[in-house]
Amino acid sequence: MAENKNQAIDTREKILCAAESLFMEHGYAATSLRVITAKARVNLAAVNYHFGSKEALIREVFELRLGPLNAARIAHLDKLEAAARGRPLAIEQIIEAIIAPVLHVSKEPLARGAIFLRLLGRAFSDPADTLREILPAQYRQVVIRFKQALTRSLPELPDQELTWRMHFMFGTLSYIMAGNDALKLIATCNLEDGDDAEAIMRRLIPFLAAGLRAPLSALQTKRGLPGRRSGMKRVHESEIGART
Amino acid sequence: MAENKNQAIDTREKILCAAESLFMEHGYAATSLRVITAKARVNLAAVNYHFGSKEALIREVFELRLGPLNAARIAHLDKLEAAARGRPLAIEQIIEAIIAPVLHVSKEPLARGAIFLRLLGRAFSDPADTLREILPAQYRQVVIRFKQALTRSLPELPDQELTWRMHFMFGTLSYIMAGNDALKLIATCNLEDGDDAEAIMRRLIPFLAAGLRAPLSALQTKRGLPGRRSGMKRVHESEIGART
DNA sequence: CGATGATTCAAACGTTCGTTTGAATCAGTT
DNA sequence: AACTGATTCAAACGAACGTTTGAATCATCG
Repeated sequence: MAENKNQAIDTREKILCAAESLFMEHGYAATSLRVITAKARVNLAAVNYHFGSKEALIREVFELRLGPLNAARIAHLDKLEAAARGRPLAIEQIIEAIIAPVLHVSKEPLARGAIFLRLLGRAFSDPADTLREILPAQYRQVVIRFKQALTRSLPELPDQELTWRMHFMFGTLSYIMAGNDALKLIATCNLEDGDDAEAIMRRLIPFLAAGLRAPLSALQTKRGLPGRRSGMKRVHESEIGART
Repeated sequence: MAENKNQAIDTREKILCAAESLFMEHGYAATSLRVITAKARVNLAAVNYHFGSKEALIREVFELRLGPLNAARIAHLDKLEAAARGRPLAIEQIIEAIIAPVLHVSKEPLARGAIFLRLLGRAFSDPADTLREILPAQYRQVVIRFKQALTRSLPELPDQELTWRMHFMFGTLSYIMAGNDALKLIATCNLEDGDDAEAIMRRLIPFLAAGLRAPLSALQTKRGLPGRRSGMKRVHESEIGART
């Protein structure tokens, strides 16, 4: 029954590809089906025919690519832990299990992968309701799995502190993946040479590893609550909290 | 010449307030003037009358609030450096000069400040062209000024490396300010207690300071270029680069 | 009070949006 | 060649968009 799917699949692919780069460029809400289908060189009605709706299209874009990416992360971590035979992993190894699959994606032909990664990075700050359903579902397992690994490697770190530091880590990663042009402003100096995805990630790993390993400030070792100054020694004198 | 501006200013204020929280909630493109004016309880035409266009409205939202915020950051840093009388500042002090003004804003009445901060955090990943003009202009001086300070406190760090680490730092901060609900998924554990803006920032400072101070990997100490493995010792054995 | 200029308002403008429709086209089977 | 089901297409749908308009309303001052 109908092996003429060749064209249909082509059409689907063309739409997905065009949508990916346009969503990345202008965001979900600001990208119309008309420009998507124009860029893909297919009929306007093709999106609703093949995907059902604009929302289902963006959902498919993410699920098709994010699923394998996160699966690869977990697989990478599994392999590392099997090799370690029970010993805790180095922080750098754990971070690499998160980042290496990203680099793999970034090397897809025609910059398709790089485009998706920027889209993904931005998606974490996109307020579109659709995305706020998709992302947590796709990331839940990854977060649980990596938190286990980090807990074993940082046993002295309180659970809440680790949760926040993971939050910081994923935040940095998502922001860097978004490849924010707006903050190319930081490039007061020239960033000309080998600053491709791989070089950036190699810079990122020591940064994140050091952050995860950071000593607790005196405030955090004993009490969770801020406020009320005492004579306790602190890592640094802070203006923060002065107005409490 | 017309001192009946009382009502006009009220209307402007009401629009700005409504726009701020709606842009934060749904993004720029997905927020219509009709819902803004409905929430502000003013006439639809009031936006074009008082601001000229939707684009001018969002521009005003940012310039009115981001200008003072960044000015406070620079002023804070100036004060610290004056007190230090030529000695380099501690990394933590410099980070605090960035963060303390944010906390100040976060304490504005009726959560107005907190709403703006989330809007600001998201703006860095918003692809709207308007924002891509506004933000770099607003941040340029801050970046230059803080980079100077960090260079003095981290003299051994290559300029490019510092640029990237500042990028990471601003990325983390913007992501955390965006207060991403989507990544509340990370909260596998409960984050119930004192996790207000102040507590979060106090957790963030040691994380960022450690990241900025992180040792260079062996790869970065000598050569800027990635690729080709040599016998050099490295901070950690990496799967990244294995496919180079 | 009547004139003046700033502000509000309801209504409409033209455009663009996501989606639907029904006929035309295509590939594969009988 | 005729039929079938999948796919494409041009056209249109109603809804929502940002913006404009011109009259109504308001506060202020001569």
